Amino acid sequence: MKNALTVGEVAKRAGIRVSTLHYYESIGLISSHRNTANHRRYKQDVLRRVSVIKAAQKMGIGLESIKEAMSYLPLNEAPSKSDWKNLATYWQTELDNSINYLKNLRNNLTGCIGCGCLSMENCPIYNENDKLAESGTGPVLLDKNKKS
Amino acid sequence: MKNALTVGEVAKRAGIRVSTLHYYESIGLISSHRNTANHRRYKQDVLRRVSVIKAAQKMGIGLESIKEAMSYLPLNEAPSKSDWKNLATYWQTELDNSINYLKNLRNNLTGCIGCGCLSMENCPIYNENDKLAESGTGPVLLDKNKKS
DNA sequence: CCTTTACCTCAAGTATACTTAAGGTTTTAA
DNA sequence: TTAAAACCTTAAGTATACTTGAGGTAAAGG
Repeated sequence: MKNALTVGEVAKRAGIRVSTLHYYESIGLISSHRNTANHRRYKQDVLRRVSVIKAAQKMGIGLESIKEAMSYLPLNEAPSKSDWKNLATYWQTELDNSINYLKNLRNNLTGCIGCGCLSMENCPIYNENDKLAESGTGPVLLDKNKKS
Repeated sequence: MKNALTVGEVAKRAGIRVSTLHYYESIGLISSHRNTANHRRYKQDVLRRVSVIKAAQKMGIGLESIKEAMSYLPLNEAPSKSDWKNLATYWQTELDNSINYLKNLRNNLTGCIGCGCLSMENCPIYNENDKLAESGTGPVLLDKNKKS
């Protein structure tokens, strides 16, 4: 238990807000213990957990799914190297799928949006039951609330 | 104005709900005119507009950004083939960026999550100011509220 | 010692993208 | 003609991922 981290330290080092740590704890994504003053104390591995959460979010994985995936990690002791590796491998597959989905979308985008086809049957992007969706990962989000 | 579509027809053919069409109209993403009974009537090109909105959403583009991009299309007359093509080309660039971002993430994921590095400085996914983010598109979302 | 900073809890607020509900009119089909 | 189906409006509700505010305790520095 040496070098336990305070909530402020974790927030600063992980680049997130204290309130986010509270929130993650409230939904069971991370854990902490308390000192005599009822202040949260974190073990070092919380930093890695938060990083992994952030990386997964960048892949578009929701907190619920992240929680599920991370439930295979030990919640109260530091996960081993291979625990993390399994997680990475699991998500890598999802990433591959997503990349392929986006590639298909890209390859069809110009042809499809710009084409003359007005028929719902022929145009792959014309409705939600399109072929891409069937072969892909489902809706793929790239972010953007960017004003650009 | 022949073959004007009702809101129900558009919803069915585009694979979305009537309420979604109301909503899109309320935020200025699509437009309609009214018949004598105050019912909405749509021109054929609304189908294409909706399809494009859906495709853009699959790329993760938010409605605000979609609206901005589509603001260069004529709102009350059918856009020309080249109008659509410009839009496609514009988003294709974003797609390329996103794909590259995901590829980087994938290539670093296993090495990074599974690695022994615990230093915030060396690990590219360790905090939000990572290198990928700088070269990429920002947070990239792939969906998922999937229960898997 | 005292003030500033950090921490605590719990409730409510924010943004996005819609959906649902309530209460009412119009169209369509039997 | 009459009942079901479709349409209308406005307001409120849903889900996700957090943030902000209110009201109060604890710890650290000068």
